[in-house]
Amino acid sequence: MFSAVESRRLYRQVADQIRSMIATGELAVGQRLPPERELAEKLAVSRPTIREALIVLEVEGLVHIRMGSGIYVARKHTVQPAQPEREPFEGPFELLQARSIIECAIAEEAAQRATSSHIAVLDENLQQMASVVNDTDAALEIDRAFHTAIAGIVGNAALIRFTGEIYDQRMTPYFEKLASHFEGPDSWSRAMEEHRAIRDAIAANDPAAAKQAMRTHLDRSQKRFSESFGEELFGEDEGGRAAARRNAKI
Amino acid sequence: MFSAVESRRLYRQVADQIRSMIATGELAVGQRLPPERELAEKLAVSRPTIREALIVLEVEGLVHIRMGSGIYVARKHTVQPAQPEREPFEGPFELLQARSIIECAIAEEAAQRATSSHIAVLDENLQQMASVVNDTDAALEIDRAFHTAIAGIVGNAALIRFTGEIYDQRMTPYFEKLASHFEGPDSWSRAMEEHRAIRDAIAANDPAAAKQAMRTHLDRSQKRFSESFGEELFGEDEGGRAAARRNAKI
DNA sequence: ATGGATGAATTGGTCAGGCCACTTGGCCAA
DNA sequence: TTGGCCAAGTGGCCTGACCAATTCATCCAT
Repeated sequence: MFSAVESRRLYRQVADQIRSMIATGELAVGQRLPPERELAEKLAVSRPTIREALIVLEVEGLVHIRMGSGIYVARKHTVQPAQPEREPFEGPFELLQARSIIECAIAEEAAQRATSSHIAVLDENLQQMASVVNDTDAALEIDRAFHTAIAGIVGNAALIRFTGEIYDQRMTPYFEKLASHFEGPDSWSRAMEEHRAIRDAIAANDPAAAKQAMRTHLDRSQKRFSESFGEELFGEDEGGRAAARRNAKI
Repeated sequence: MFSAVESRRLYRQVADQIRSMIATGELAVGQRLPPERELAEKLAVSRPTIREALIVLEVEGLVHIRMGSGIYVARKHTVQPAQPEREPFEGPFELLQARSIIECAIAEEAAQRATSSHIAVLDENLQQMASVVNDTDAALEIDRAFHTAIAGIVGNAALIRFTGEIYDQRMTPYFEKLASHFEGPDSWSRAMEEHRAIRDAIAANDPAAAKQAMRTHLDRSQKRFSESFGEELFGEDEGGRAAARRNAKI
């Protein structure tokens, strides 16, 4: 019937096997793997198959292949399953708290460096936002642009990238559904006013005020978020729980 | 000599070539690529090389390989052109500046929340560092752990993850080579002393001092890096570095 | 002895050719 | 028309070999 399992290709199986060895720590970071020929013999497959599997792992960043030298387990600290109870899930509150800490610092820094051309970018963004408060999709884009634009004032590409990446992480399919319940013309208008306050503080080259305005903005975002459905769906503070566990661990 | 970069492997070049054909639309979405044997003939390489290149593209999600049928351009790449010239390669100085802004804010926050158990974690880390100043690989691990531990004091999983991810981004093969020239027992000892100053400020629940200590630490890291940076190897041609970049990207 | 050059062993990179399993589409028979 | 069947096309995998880069122990000159 539904044999269901598409017969996985051999090199995929080999890649999975090596991957799990790395995940469990059986192969330590920096350690050299056995030569391709030896791996082929041990796993009873041909060398081309081993090579294909290793190329998969290299593209994934798990191993580092050095010609003539060997294959080494790369430093990759994505998700360490060291935690018995898995909690790879960060709630919206936790993300907003992280954004608050990081983006406040960025706003503070931006206020010290902003020039008139930077402010012009923010003003244009505010205008755009005013025209799309009824279109949540468009508003999200512009909201994102506002936050990355502030990072852009600092003039550091890495910072811009981080800001964008953090922002994008709220967009899990899960939260997207939830967010659609509270994002509307009203909430976007209020967000825009908070954006304006941030813009003004940065334009005034007032770091402390910029930091405070950004904090207010993100705090209120969280409040808007939690008021709408946080209570009905999560009875408790999700972020706090995960946080407590983390503290004990690290 | 310092070839600086691994000479690009053939299957990588083939993958790049096909990738660019997809990017430019020369190969339309959904279109079937020529058979492996034909590609091998046209590109004047062997079929295993073609296969390896195609596996790279498959892992990247650009093509979809269907056994017995053919190789098809995946739909996914439609979202890709949003960032056509993605070369998010940021230099070590840019990354360190970003870390400075972000981690200073985290240290500030951590100083407000640290308890004795948090400090115990930092102390243990310092002890570990003292015992491995001669082992750069181990020292890197512990250095990383110190910075994520500070994020851990805040009790926010997202923050811990970001801190780790930013840290890991210096570990491209390119920087690794450069860093190996300046990381030694001496530099690790000095880093450890700076860590201790951060620990003390956090233990004293002094946010301003913690922020300052973290900034000093990262500034000096940058200084250590840049000093040996200039002396050692900077004579590489730009083309080679760009190639290394592209390689390291994945 | 010390330090640099050298060559053999190791290891990844590539090639050639072949066989097998799966997919596909058309042919043929019911 | 419908159903199964078959053969060509295609990817999956293997064997065996040679090339190129790296590594390391050895040897020679200082």
